[in-house]
Amino acid sequence: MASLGELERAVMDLLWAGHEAATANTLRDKLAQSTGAQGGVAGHEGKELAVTTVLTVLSRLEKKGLVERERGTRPHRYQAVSSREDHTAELMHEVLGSAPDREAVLARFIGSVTASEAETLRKLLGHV
Amino acid sequence: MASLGELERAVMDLLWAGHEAATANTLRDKLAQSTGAQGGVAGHEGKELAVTTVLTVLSRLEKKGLVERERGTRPHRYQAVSSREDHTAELMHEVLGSAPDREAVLARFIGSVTASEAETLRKLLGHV
DNA sequence: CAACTCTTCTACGATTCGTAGAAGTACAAC
DNA sequence: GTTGTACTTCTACGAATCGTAGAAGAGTTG
Repeated sequence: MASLGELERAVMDLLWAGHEAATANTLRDKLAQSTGAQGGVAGHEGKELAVTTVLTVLSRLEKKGLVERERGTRPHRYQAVSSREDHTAELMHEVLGSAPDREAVLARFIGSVTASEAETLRKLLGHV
Repeated sequence: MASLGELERAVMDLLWAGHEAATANTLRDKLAQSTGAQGGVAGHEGKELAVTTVLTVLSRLEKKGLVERERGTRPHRYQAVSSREDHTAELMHEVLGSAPDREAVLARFIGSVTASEAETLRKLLGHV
């Protein structure tokens, strides 16, 4: 239902990474550091966003139900509503449910799963 | 990557439903009929779209790699590149891959699967 | 070639997202 | 309590996407 934008995604990643609730300022700093970090190219370190930008994104994420904030503390503290794993699993279910023949989809899905994932699944499904 | 709009989705549904290649005109007619059909409310039957509208959507879907057209025949005939099941399964993999810890996601995913789906999965995984 | 059909080009309004300034609000220190 | 300062909310704008479709171009048929 709600596909995230690039920045929204980045913010969620940060919130998911450090499970703690964070302030907008903290997040802005982390965003500046982690920009372009993945991979190794590592050139343009900081893209220092305005704090209001981060706040806007956080508000949108809150409206989407992905983030909740503690309004009590003065610098509001934001945290992800559910873990990345839960959220992703939920998304998978959403996708699965979008097709009429769920079982057929599962068949295709299993068909292209890695060996170790298949193993994991077997364990999870309780052998038999 | 590519989340479909409402109309785009409707068109894909039609292409997936009747596995045959269809012309823009055919699709427009089917769209008019199926509008509001799901559920049973059945009130405002036809929302007769302009053919160009359907063509635009088809072009966009083609660009997204979801649809391909036979350019040989004069009224071009359009068809889905992959079946709905394949497409959906692929999407699921995409979602799964978006998280770092795939196995953890699978665990959550399996946790909220229906009994019959679990059964299907067991069979598919070929119990060792 | 004329008439007709089909496709492509172009376009516009609505929505979403990145981005951020301006204005409002709460709290600390005096 | 008044003043600063830090934080939040409001408002806004440009780019991209999507629903929608007219105008113009191109191929087909007689």
